[in-house]
Amino acid sequence: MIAPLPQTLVGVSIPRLYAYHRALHQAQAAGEATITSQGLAALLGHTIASTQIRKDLSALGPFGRRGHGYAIDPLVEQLAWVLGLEHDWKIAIVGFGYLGHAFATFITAREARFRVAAIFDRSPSVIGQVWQGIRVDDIADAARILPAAECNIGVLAVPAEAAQESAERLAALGIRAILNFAPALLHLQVPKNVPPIIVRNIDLAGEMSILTHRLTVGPFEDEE
Amino acid sequence: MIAPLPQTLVGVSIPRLYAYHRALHQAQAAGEATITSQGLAALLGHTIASTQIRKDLSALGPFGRRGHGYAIDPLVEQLAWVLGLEHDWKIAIVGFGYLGHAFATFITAREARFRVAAIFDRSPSVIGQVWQGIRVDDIADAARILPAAECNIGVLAVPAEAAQESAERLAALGIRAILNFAPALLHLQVPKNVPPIIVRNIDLAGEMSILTHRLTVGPFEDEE
DNA sequence: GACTGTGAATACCTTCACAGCA
DNA sequence: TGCTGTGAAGGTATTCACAGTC
Repeated sequence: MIAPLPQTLVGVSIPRLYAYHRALHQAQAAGEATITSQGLAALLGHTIASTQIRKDLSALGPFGRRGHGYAIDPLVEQLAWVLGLEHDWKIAIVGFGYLGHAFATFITAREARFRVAAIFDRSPSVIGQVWQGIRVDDIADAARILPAAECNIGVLAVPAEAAQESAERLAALGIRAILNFAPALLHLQVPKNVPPIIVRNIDLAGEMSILTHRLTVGPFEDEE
Repeated sequence: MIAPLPQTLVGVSIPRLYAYHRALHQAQAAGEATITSQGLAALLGHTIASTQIRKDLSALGPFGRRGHGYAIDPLVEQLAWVLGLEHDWKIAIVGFGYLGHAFATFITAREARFRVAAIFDRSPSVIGQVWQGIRVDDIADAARILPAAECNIGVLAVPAEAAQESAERLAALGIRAILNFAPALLHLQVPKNVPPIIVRNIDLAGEMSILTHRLTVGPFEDEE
């Protein structure tokens, strides 16, 4: 409720805020009422410097008290608001192979705020399947079905060659955010809407290549 | 074969190199023999500036010829070597729920260089299942089974609370690289081995939070 | 005294501008 | 002329150092 618009959040790393929220939520559950930037850094295994934490938190508003630390409750509330944890979100899954199926199961089990409201595929053997009461529809019928489902977020778990087309289709039908598992050449290209469509790419094969790169050339540097 | 050690690859983004490899591989298949940094940028949908490409490629060795461009074949070969695409890699999957199962299916189908050599879980209902000829073993038996499997890479698809313990177990048994799907507080902590253990974290819920953050606070800035 | 908040310094990565070469 | 290779400039994110406040 206390959400005095964080005027500018530029330069603040959202994954870090998400980590703060998780850690603070734990501390909250453990009965803590207040925490210092040092204490939070310790909770995070000192993977983030306390200075960094203070910079990030100060950008959210005046939650700290000098000499004391941060009151956890309002901070958790503010983080939840900033991260969009307070709303419920409807997801459209596009591509219901192993990956799409696993993602749908994973995310709905993990966070109640996410609900799958539509599932699409192009394969006749998959279309018509029912998952948790939701029928898998033909992607070709998306224009008819998707608007009624009122999805906010699209998840692309389709083969690489279908990704670009699927993204454009979703964009045209009003989806405003896309989580893409398909290896686009580098990033998925989406139409320059106003407001812009938000895309996050998760490239599993690419991540594996980072590992095999490091295993091959050897980790020369010190790095944590 | 032509692999004159790229002395220092610091500052070069591996995901970018991986994108170059994919794009060049396509160009190669299309019969192209040579390409300019401009041409490569175009293949990548101009998501990367040609200057950036030249900087990256020049770090790999003297592959360019001024006035002409880059010969594709040796470049692809060098990229493949740097990215570790030329070896085969054995993977141990830890946690064989939806996610672990989907990942195993996905990565082995997508790239032949990856082979699943061991699968572990802790749930009696999963242990004993067989996937593509591989038996799911009890994680408690890892010390007996894992060394014989000679895995290079461990994939953690376990619940959050089991991630840290599993990572340490893998590390102790000689795994040198870990792909972690569990939401650690921020990053998984692994023992400071020599050589260090390489960890990549994929936080699906975190990625979704980035989307919901942006959908909530609104995408103020211009950003690409 | 303890801890936050923040300008300054630093490090890092990307883009620019152009010298070097075929 | 055409394109690579690279020092310099610019921008952004992190760390430092310390002033400000309870």
